[in-house]
Amino acid sequence: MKILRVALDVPLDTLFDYSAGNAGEVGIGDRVLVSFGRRKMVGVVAGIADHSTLAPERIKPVIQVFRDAPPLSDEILQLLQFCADYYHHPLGEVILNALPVPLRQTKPVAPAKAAGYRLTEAGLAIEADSLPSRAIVKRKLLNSLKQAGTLARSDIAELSPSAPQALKEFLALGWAEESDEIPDAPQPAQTAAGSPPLPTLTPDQEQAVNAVLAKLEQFQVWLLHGITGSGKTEVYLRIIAQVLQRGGQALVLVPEINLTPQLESRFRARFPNTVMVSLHSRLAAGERLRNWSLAQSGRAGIVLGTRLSLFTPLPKLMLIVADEEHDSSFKQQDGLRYSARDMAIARGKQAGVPVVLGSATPALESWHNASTGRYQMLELPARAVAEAALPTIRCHDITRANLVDGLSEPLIAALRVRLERGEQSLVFINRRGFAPVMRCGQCGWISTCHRCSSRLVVHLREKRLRCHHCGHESRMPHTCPDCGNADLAPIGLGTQRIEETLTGLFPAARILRVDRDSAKRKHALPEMLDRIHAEEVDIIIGTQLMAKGHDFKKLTLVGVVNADGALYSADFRASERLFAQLMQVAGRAGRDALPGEVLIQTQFPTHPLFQSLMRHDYNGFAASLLTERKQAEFPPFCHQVLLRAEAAQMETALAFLRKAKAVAPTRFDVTLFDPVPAQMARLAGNERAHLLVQAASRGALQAFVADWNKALTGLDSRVRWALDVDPQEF
DNA sequence: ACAAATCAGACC
DNA sequence: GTCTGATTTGTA
Repeated sequence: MKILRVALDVPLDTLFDYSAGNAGEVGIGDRVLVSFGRRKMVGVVAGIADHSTLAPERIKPVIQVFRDAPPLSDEILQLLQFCADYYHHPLGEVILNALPVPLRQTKPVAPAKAAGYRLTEAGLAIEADSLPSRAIVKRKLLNSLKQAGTLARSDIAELSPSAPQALKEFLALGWAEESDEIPDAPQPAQTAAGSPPLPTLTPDQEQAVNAVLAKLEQFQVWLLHGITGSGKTEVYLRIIAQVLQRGGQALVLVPEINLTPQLESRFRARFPNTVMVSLHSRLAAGERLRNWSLAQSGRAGIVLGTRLSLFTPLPKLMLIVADEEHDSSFKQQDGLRYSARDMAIARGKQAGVPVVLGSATPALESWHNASTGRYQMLELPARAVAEAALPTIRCHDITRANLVDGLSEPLIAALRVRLERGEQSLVFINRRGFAPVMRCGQCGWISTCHRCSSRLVVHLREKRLRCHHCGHESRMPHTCPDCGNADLAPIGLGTQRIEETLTGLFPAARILRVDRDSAKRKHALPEMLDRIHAEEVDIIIGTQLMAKGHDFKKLTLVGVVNADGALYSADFRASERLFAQLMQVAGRAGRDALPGEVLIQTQFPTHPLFQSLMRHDYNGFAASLLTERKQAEFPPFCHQVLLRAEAAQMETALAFLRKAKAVAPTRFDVTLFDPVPAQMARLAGNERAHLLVQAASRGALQAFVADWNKALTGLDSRVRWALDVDPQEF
């Protein structure tokens, strides 16, 4: 009998045996509907065997084999298997989570709608004038179809909100039919004359492009280390052009969806003949499925997406790019805690294709790998625009300075100069809200979240206190909840407060605050960016939303208001991240011909981090960090796994971890530390603790965790726990 | 004596 | 993870 080994979305590290029943042909990678317990679930056939270890009467037949989409390829299943093994996560969850939501549901998806529609003979014979004069939309639709031949569904929807309804009637009448001609096919005239000339490559860019192209058909990780404004994207574009010419597919990973629209339009402009799709979590389920299917069928030449797009089936994959590879959003922080950058490398190796990691401030791990020769380093040490020099970076000691609501005199003076010259400034502060905390001057009470070990941030305009970790909100109290005194004051700086201060200082200036609050509304962020590009803004107050990727020609000053928090943090990666962030934000200044200046307010101007930053010396800073890490035997000189535990009581979590340590297999080459409360010990009402495991050898650590994982199941049902391989946050 | 809370184990 | 049946614990 033929046994199907089915992967299901359950937290169990096993496959489930089903018989093929009368379902007909079934193969590996097919989606099947099965009954599991008393419910029905969608599974994926991960293996086929001719017998099962189970008694035959316990094996149920599959209910249905889905034929609505092609099966998952062996390649993608292998990648998912590798991922499940590496992160010690159940295979079924990994596979099912890689599918677009409609493919996880127990109903087959509707057959893919045609790319567009055209008129039939009958439809072409209809005169628009013969329609009732009130039928404006139908007339418009008829004429548009006559004119265009084939119209994409999105174009039809744009004609009028009721155009899709009119189309349905046309289809029913036999006037219109589905058409698979690519409706966005370029007009020949456009491609011949319309495309602008390619920018000339700098010698460094050319060298980078040629190096990758010379080894295009083999696995190799390239670290494209290019300073801000050095033209990394142009390097990607040139390599992708070759990939497309050879009929291949390119996967481009970016950290955040905020950055995709800009990159997307740049790619589209360069490759107007190529089907390009984006994939990220904000896409509607239907569109995500459509884009995923275009990738799976090989029709999409470019897939541009966030970390989740890493698992897209790409039959003709020829290149993977991970832009801003150091960015922490490549690491998923819940469920399957995978790093899309690391899995991209695994995928590149599996597919035998190059992987290009791009960054101005590579992750220390990547830089180390390039230094030791595992990766190939490609350096872009100069800005691509010839006249654009790197910005001057200065630190201003604020230990004894006179601050106007947190702003020093040199910064205010520098802002005034830009206003006079009609140039733009960015004031960078990585804290939204008015002030990070509210304090009672009488008894010292401070506003804390009752569900998290965090402070409630003052949002003055909304008159509310908010927890930025769990989302809890409360009204701003008029009197102290502890002592009843009315002497409450917001302490510290946030974007709203800086905005208020600057409005007071420069009443004539056009000031724009860009943070998650002001960008919450749909399309708000692109609209604000447009305004900055159109030079309708003089001073931008921005959080890290503003730090990355933007290219504003008139922006010549970046002021960093308060960056000291991360300097002496308990997290060993805090300074690496701060350096990257400051380098990124500094890179916003002086990208065109106008020289840029960066002013950092700090209490520690002599700190080595700032010294390296002022010299734009990533390599020097990375080298000194590496020396520290080597001495402390931290990553990349060791490998880590974190066992995270969460319970209602801290003691429950800690007790579980102590038990976990006790049941751990003993190995001389693996070190277990003591359980400790997490840095954010309380989050959304849960107490969190963890236990760190370290080893010099990745293989030893993997073998240890595989055994340990089994021993951990069922230790304490009150505790939610998870293994985090290569943890980034503690 | 009964119900609620907790636990262990299966789920194919 | 969800579900089930068994066992323990709580309460009148």
